[in-house]
Amino acid sequence: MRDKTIDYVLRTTWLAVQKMYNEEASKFDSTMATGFTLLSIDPESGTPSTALGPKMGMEATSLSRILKTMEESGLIERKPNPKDGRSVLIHLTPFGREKRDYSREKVLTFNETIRGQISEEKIDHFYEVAELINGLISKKSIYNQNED
Amino acid sequence: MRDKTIDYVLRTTWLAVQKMYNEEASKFDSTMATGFTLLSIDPESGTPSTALGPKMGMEATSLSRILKTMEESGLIERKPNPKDGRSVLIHLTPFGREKRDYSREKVLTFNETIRGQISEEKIDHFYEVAELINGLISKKSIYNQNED
DNA sequence: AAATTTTATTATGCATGCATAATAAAATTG
DNA sequence: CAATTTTATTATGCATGCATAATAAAATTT
Repeated sequence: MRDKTIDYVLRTTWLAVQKMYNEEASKFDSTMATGFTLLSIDPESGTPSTALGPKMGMEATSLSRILKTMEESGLIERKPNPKDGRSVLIHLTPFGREKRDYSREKVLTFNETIRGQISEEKIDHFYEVAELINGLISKKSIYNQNED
Repeated sequence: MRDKTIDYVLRTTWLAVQKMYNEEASKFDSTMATGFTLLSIDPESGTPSTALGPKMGMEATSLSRILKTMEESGLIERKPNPKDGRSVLIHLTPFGREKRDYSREKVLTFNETIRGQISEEKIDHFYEVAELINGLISKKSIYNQNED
């Protein structure tokens, strides 16, 4: 793997994780994105969809379709937001609350397993590299002259 | 970002890179996957499609559709493989060769920029974490009893 | 307050991933 | 060598990402 580029490693590693999460979720007729969304909704008071995208690192337009599917399968309800007529409040149904617990366990297990098998320092460096990449991209300082 | 899970960081970082590559490619009516594929084809003698998937970390079924699109847009040709009637040899067209040069430069610049701004040790640790994740997933040792 | 701009959401189309099924050619087995 | 299995490719459907456009409600400007 050391002979592969950084982008290759990022891509294939993420795809492996995604595939694993989707395989786990499919045992319960669910998907990875559905699980992530369930985890981002406040199970008590519901969550304005405005908050959901940023929390999940997902654009509103991508989230919208996932929420539609989730509403159709009875995991969530969309209710009007009394504070903003454009916005929507997302609430878990009892069914959604059950699935949420399952998703939480899978995500915790995955992340704890990794952290349990490698030093904290290496995890820190992993985060540092990721931060560097995100920083370079958001500043558009790779292919463009700095123009901000 | 340090308060985010490892899977979150992997996902959002990869999506940022993918988006950046697609934005660059779209300036030339191309896509990231097309660029990656161009880079994996031997510009001299062509490449059997059997070799392409593993090299790119992509399944044959995903590659097939990309090759179809690339053939339609005149970047590659599919020729019969004299050594194996099932297999196909992928050749770059002159047009494909041009685009290949452009892709190579983008990928090199990206990877060199990152390596130029962080210590080799941290990059090594990034690879180690990625290897750990891939290893755990391929051994199915996260959610399953070890059965191999 | 009316006009303009911004924001939140949805719909839709395309790109790219996986799963599955179909097909044809090779490889293996009997 | 005929029958079976494996391998390479393609087609298709669904999931999830982005881009873009449409719409409605706020927020801002004038």
